Amino acid sequence: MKHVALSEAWTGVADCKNCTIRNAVLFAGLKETDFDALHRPIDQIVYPAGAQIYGTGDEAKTLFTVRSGLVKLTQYLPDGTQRIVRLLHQTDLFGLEALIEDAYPHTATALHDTELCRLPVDVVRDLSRASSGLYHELMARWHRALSSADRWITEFSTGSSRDRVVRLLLWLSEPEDGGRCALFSREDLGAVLGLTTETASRTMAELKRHGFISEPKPNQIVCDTVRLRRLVDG
Amino acid sequence: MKHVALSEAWTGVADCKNCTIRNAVLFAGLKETDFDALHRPIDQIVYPAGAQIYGTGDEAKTLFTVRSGLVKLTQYLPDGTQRIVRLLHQTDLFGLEALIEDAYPHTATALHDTELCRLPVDVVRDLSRASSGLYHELMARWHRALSSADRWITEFSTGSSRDRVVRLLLWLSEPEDGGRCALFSREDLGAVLGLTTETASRTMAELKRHGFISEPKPNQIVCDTVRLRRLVDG
DNA sequence: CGGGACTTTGACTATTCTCAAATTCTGTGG
DNA sequence: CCACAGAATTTGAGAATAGTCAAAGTCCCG
Repeated sequence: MKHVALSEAWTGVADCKNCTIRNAVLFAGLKETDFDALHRPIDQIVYPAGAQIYGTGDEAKTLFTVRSGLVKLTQYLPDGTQRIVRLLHQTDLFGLEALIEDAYPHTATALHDTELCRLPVDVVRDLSRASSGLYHELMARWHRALSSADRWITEFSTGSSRDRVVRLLLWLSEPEDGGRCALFSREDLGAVLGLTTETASRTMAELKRHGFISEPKPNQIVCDTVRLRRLVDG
Repeated sequence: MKHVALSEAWTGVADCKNCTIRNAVLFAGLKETDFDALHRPIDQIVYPAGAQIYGTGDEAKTLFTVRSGLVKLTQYLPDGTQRIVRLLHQTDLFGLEALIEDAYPHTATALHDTELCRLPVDVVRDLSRASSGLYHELMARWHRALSSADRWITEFSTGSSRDRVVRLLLWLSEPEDGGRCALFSREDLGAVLGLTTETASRTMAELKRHGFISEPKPNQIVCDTVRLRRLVDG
């Protein structure tokens, strides 16, 4: 993987009240008055594809919400093998570990150009003392994170390479663009699915040959979702 | 798998104040007065090995704490393939989904004879309104559950069958009994690791042949943890 | 003692990995 | 706009690994 400088671009203090994805994000349940109590700023920030957002062991003082783009969380085995353990996209919250622990347990990296909101963890703690609706929302986030972990195991770590790739493509296409989805490198594709880069590449080639998918531009995939689903639902 | 009748044995109302594992369980942070506010009963209950605790889609009204034994959470793919997505043992809390959802997303089954405490979910909700220490404890549970999901993916779903088996054996031996651990069926071993029963069996045989483990009684494993660790840490 | 459920083993097949070499893509500087 | 270098992807061939199907062998209980 080509090295990308750790770079970020601050794009201003977030205007949460008028956030376009607000009804899906963490503060969805907050009343106007609660917002006014937010004296600490929530930043918006942009990471280019490939940039590291935080590393394993970094001090955890911030929660992140994905406004756009795609983020991977990576974990390492002692022998250096790395495995992507989660993918986050729009409205997903990550770094929740900051609520509990001092250091992040993952390395977080932008896979596509990515816009994030940064919430200082103590802002959330302050709010929590007052608003118990936020607690419920937070709990729901934990729950969602855990559900995707389960799905990750059953769908992306089980079965043949073909089934795994197909399930991932279907998952990436879920946001409904008529089967269109933006993929990332074959290397990351392999790391998501526990396969080698070569197997990931071969499997994609095979799917193309049979007309299940096409790739008009590199990493722009168009899926025949109906036929793909038949492949794995059987 | 031999069919085990859905059976359970109620063993009385739990005496939480004097619980032997209390300092590790959910209510660790609660004050005496909070306990007195618990008017709804917390049951203790025993499940024999093989018994189902709840099934996918069952109405979720109860949280469970494991007092002893071992529990598996299973999830199914559309084609009927099943995958164990988590193992729970002493002090682990499961069924937290009940706080958020109406139905359980997993099937929970006892792998060994298992003692559980049942907490009605509304008891927890009532307490939460009063005590925000409980919220923190709950959050910590979510966090722990998610960390084990991550570990599951990196350690139990990655690498060769031998590495996966070894990592699981080391994990089971962690409670420190000089490398002793109680295993479950080869079928479940395979389902934990995403391997077939035969591969699980062959891998165990291989480890025995090389003297890394021995099995004095069926499913009672003694591990040479030092040498096993060398196998996977390299 | 017998039968059912698990486990082990064997032989064969299929899949995936490894290592290596070609090919394509991308961004930069001339 | 083109040439080129570095990176990523694709493809190939052979080796290693895991899966499949079938047949013993064990264990456990009644």
